[in-house]
Amino acid sequence: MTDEKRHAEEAASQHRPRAKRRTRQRSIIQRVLLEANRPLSPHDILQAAQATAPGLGIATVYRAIHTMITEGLLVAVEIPGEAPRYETAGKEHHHHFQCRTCDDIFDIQGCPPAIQQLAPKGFRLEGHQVVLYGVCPPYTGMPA
Amino acid sequence: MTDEKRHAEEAASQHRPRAKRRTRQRSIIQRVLLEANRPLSPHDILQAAQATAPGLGIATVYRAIHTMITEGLLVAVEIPGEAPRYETAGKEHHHHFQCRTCDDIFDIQGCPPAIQQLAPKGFRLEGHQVVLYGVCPPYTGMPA
DNA sequence: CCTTTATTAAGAATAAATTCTCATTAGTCA
DNA sequence: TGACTAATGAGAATTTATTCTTAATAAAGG
Repeated sequence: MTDEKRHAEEAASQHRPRAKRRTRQRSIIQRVLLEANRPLSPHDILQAAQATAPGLGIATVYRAIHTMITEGLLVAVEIPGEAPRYETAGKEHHHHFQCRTCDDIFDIQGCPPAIQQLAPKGFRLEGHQVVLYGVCPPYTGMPA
Repeated sequence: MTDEKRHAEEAASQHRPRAKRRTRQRSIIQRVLLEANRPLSPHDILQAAQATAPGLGIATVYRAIHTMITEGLLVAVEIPGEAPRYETAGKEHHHHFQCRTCDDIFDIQGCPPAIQQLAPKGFRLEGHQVVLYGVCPPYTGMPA
């Protein structure tokens, strides 16, 4: 694309930011989510990222989350009765496990068969979600 | 129990209310939940109950919910990303369906087999929840 | 019917999560 | 390097659900 075309497009949409910037904070937040490999709350992200970026603010975490969702890098994970967590996008279909001791959420692979059969006649089934509850390895008091 | 014993007990626990009263409002709220036969939000309950009790306030709905939960008449139903609904207690194990058109929640009977197998090794499984998403009969555009 | 006091309606207050404001900082491109 | 302006940090503000406060009402028992 030429500069002329780009400028024309930008003029068309009023006040669109000129370009996304690769900032230190956003990179750190992205790395935290990649390394966690499980859904994190905004507060979790803040905690983890502050190890590298001490002054990081919660508003920046929320802004980064929104940006990354828009860019398709992140998806929200909703757990009953909990504020949303976020995990990296692109994983294959999976469900989640919540530890009642530490409250952390873990990905679990696999999906119960015959979920389709559960929808009563007359209901159009378009999706589903399974949440397992229990205790994660560090807290079972048993060797994993 | 004699009056003396009752008075002694009441004196022991400071300021315990003398007795629960059967009020018009609470009866109506209870009937609404029984007749709905599906989980209702506090606001749903308010709406429905106001047909019979026009001046009913939301605070009374919340108080009735708490009372009924304490009495074991009601249980909370948590749906991902939603405020809790409430349904009558004592139903057998079941799951829920949320309509993406009307947002209402419906009970579905049955439970996917082999849920136990989903928990990875090292995780102690203690419970689970399945939520189906889709469209309920009135909105599928098809005869139920 | 009367007294006692639990319950109510209404609105104010709270709690928690998220978003906004704005002065300052720091990517990016020429 | 320098200008431009997107992004940040900090705290204020907002949102939504729920709880509290208070004067008035109405169950329940005598």
